[in-house]
Amino acid sequence: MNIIFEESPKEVADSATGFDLFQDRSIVAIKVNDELRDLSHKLSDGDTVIGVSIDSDEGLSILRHSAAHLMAQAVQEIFDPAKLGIGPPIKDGFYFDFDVEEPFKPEDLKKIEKRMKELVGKSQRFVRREVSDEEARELMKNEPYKLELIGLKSADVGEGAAEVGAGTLSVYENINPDGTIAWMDLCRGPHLPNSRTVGKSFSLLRSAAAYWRGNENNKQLQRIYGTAWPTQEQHDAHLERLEEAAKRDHRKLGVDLDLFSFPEEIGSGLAVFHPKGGVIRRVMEDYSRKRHEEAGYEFVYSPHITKSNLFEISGHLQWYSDGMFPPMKLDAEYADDGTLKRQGQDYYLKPMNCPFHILIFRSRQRSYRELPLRMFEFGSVYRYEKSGVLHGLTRVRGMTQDDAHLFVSNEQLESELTNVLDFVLGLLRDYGLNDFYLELSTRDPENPKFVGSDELWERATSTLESVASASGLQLVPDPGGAAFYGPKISVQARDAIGRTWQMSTIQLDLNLPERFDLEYVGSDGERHRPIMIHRALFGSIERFFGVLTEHYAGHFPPWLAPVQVVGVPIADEFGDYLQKFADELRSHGVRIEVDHSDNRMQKKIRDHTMAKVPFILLAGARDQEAGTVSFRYRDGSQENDISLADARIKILKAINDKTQV
RNA sequence: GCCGACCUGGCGCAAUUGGUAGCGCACCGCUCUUGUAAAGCGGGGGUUACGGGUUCGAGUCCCGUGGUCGGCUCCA
Repeated sequence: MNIIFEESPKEVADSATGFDLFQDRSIVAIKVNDELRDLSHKLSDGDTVIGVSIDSDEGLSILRHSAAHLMAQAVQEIFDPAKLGIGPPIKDGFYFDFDVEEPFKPEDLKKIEKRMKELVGKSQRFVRREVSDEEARELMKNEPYKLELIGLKSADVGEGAAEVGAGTLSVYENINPDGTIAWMDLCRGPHLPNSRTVGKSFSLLRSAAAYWRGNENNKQLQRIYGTAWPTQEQHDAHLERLEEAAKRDHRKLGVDLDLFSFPEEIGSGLAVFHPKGGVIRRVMEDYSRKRHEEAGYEFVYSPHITKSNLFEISGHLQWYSDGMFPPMKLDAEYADDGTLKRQGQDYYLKPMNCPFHILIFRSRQRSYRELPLRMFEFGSVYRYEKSGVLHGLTRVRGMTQDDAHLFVSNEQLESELTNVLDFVLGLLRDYGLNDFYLELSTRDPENPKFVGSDELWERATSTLESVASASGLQLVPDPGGAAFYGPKISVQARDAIGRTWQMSTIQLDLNLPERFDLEYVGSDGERHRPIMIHRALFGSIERFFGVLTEHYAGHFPPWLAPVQVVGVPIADEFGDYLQKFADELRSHGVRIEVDHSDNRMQKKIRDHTMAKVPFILLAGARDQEAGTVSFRYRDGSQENDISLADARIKILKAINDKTQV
């Protein structure tokens, strides 16, 4: 018969499979007419076939999926009974969920990993068998979770849809060289041909509970996460990346560099910034203020608490009361007989700033001449985040948003959105983030939670989309991800080690202008409803602080660094020389110190390098005579014999230009 | 919120089968200082997260509370 093989016609035997096409062992599966298949898949006349290399994204997923199977086999051999949940490949690895009597312990993972490596050596073939629903039920009769999936087929199994596909069901059997079946699982496939192909470049990382089918009303299963790679080098490199990420962890750097802490006495998710962190934060905020002022924003201020009525009007109490701190009940008075003498008031900590800004807008009649009206505030908000989700500075209960609300007319919407996006990206770049993509969150037309008319959503969404496309950045759709009150664009930034963080959001609000009955008078003398844009740039200062800390691994560029320069005299007697220079720089606003301690010079260099000070300036006799200093940087490099005048320029320029050193 | 693990001086770690807390760094003092990542000596500092319980005796065992970590769910 004839097939199209790697884009060229080829004649093959009638019974040919993928195995007949490839000698190359790195080809681990095939794509037949654009569908992934096992190498053992029997080809048909006219098929278009290409090989899937283990290095490709699809090949890696297959490797990881097979590794997950191997793990499940090992777990079921060691732990009886262990019922199978789902076991898909994920980024860099895989997981598998099990219903076991006891949660896994770290030693258990070692045992399982050891058994997996033995299974690799057993050279079991992974063989696909298509089965009817009845057969599948019979084969999986002891696997209650699998039986549930058989009933569901591909309907919403979530990311674990690897078990069941759209068509017929299939099982994969792990078959020993002697032909006996060692293990089997309900699975859509495809898989590697053989356990040997999985290799030994994998490891199990951690175990944790996970709700069955991702629903918190369901039972929690025990999930084991692992990572798997084609080669040991790639595997080791991945573990090194994890270590690198751990070194950058802002929670660790926050302690090491004395930036902030979360005193237990205050409460979970409530941070205090220490003087060194305070400098960074103040500089971040000052620069943001300056840029907002230049961009035509007006600064407003609002209190941290409010009577409940405001959040009733805004709808926050209706939609988000679970996420709000409970109310303070004030002012109620009771008579001796217990009857109410005076009606009390509930006051709430604010979870959002928008209702306050709206009240400012509504405080008087507004004219079209005032639009676009841009209100900006570093507004502190409090959200009752569930205890399990708190995470350093990136998920807290008290935070300060760099929040702005823009009130615009219909005609101004597109141009203002374009301005905002430009503004946001420009500012993020100034803080050192350069690699962005956009996400467009739209509504799910089936879901009734979204308020507002179809036309309004339609227009808002298409406006956001055209603005996003015009930016030239990659645009990723996020269907159903919109807030109930409007669609949004979010800016995702990649940091220095390639992780992505959701930064800014630009969100249209079709709800609040209605609820607060906002109006302005147009040039036609008629009343019109403004459109409202919510916009946070950092998201929250705390979170952005955390992200920048990790992005820079604590090596803040000079303009942000808490201490920008430290002078280290070669010996005591040169302290005055450096101090004089330091005093001069300080008068230019440079955060500079001279280390007059009685440590030896080498020790001082070590201390300030570890404190990640951008510039260390050394001076000894030679320098004092010549009027020079020498620079030492955080990476250990040095520049000697720099004249004081040049040194001054160099330092001031790095600070003013916001460059990294 | 759920599941699991963890909590020892500021930080990182020790403490045999339960026998009444040690080390390094940091800090303080003294001595010493000459060219690019740790000078020497001495000193102070912990009711072992908190509250109960078991025991002759608890950092070690049990229960509760708080907090942290890893996930899940959530994230206006």
